[in-house]
Amino acid sequence: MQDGPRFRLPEKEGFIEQLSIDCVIFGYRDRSLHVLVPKLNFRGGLSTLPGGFVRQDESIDEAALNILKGRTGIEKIYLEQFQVFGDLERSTGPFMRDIVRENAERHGENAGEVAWLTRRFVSIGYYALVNIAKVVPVKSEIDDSIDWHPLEALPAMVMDHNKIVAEALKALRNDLDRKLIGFNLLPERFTMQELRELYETVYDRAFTRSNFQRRILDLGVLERLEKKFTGAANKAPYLYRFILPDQG
Amino acid sequence: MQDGPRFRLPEKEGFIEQLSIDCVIFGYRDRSLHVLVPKLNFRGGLSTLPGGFVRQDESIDEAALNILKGRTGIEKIYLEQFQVFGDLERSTGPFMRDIVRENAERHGENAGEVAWLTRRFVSIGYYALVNIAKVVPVKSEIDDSIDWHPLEALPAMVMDHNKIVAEALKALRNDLDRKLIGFNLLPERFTMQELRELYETVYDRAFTRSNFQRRILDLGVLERLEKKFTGAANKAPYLYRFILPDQG
DNA sequence: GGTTATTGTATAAAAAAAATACAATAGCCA
DNA sequence: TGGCTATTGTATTTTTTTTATACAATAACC
Repeated sequence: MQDGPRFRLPEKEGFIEQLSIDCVIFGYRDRSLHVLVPKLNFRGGLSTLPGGFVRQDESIDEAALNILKGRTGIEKIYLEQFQVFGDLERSTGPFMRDIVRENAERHGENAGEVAWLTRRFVSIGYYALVNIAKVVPVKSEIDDSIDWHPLEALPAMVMDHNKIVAEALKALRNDLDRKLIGFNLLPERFTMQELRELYETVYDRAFTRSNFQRRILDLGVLERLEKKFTGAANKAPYLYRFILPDQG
Repeated sequence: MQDGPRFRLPEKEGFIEQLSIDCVIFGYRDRSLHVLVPKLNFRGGLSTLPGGFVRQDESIDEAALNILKGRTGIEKIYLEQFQVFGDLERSTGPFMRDIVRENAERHGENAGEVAWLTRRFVSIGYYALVNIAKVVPVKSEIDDSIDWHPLEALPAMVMDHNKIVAEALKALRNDLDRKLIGFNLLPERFTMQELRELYETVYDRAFTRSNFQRRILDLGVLERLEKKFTGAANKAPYLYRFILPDQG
């Protein structure tokens, strides 16, 4: 039998019981989408979405940001709430029961205090889209590792986490230009080609270059800046940036 | 000082704590939208959305249906989950505290058992659209009355319930033809004019008759039945019904 | 059987989207 | 320096979709 978890489970004081948050962090680089998946330090590793619990003194949006920061090191990004997962069977499997039992063996003193984790949980899903090159995930003390996995080759995750990712992707595609999710993602100044490649990756289809440019510019949310030096033997592309809406 | 509540508050055993569900039931009749609002039996009446709590042995979708049935008598309809409301301040006002205090004065014996209700709650919003003529709301024992209120003239409700209605309306408009929310609403067999009047009411705008008919028929979800006898001195309209998707 | 109001559908006009064409240009190289 | 090439930005053409308008069908009345 392998080691039990080397981390301490949280005690219930200060948290809302039976309510959790799971974050689907889509990472973009080189025309492909990845999902950030920590591996719990437990029995050689269990893949889970970065999730956690809601403190009594924070809103659910704040909780999502705090959970994300604590579990991945990522902060100051826009997270979008997309769906609640509340089936009965979703969290009644052996997953948390085993963790709690082995945690109790190792850290006997707080055994009774962590039994709350074996109960049924309702989980609120949040997603974000970030630039892999701009973000450095840092594993938390409860995880062994944290890695980007290609969307098409995700590991089997605990409970219904693979389903949560599938629903998050639907929501992302639904929201991409309506909610300007790209804000998190691109460098402050980017070319039209970089933006188009992002769209093509998220929707997994091609967009005609000329029409894409017109459609995006017609949204009226981009400001044209100076030209970008590429060194290539051809016309230099302009840089653009998002015009942030007035804070009125 | 008026009477305290004449009902017994639920004790926490069997429920998920700090998690609630609120239902926005849109009612349609005579080209206008209403919202079903029960009035709590408390201090002469407090308007609230029909809401309640999630039992340990039911999914959140089942909970929404059970809450709706218990609070309004309405059953067997399609409820759509649309958003979670989890701001810190949303449920920290005097609303529940007052109810619990006066409940304790009246029914002293279970006073300690209902303190859970004064805590901060996170609430999952569900909405539905029903035909006022086909549904008979029945007030529950915790309410004094239950009434349809025109969408444009809703009473001030407790906590953030007016905001929840506003968000539900956005979701309804977003989903109406994508999710065929009309299923709950229309009689089994209906005319194209009845369907169009519904759309015009929900979106609060006119649709050109001929174009509406083509657009809806092109969706491929309606089956044409026999003509309807109207008695009017003009061409009789066909009846249509929704083709239910295969249950495979 | 003519009249009237309304329905179902066809056609025309307008708008939007997609495909294509073409001019501008940054650096290379003769 | 001036042609060459690859890529960008935009204009134009083509197609599709949406909207507006026209018109034939018809149920009950007189």
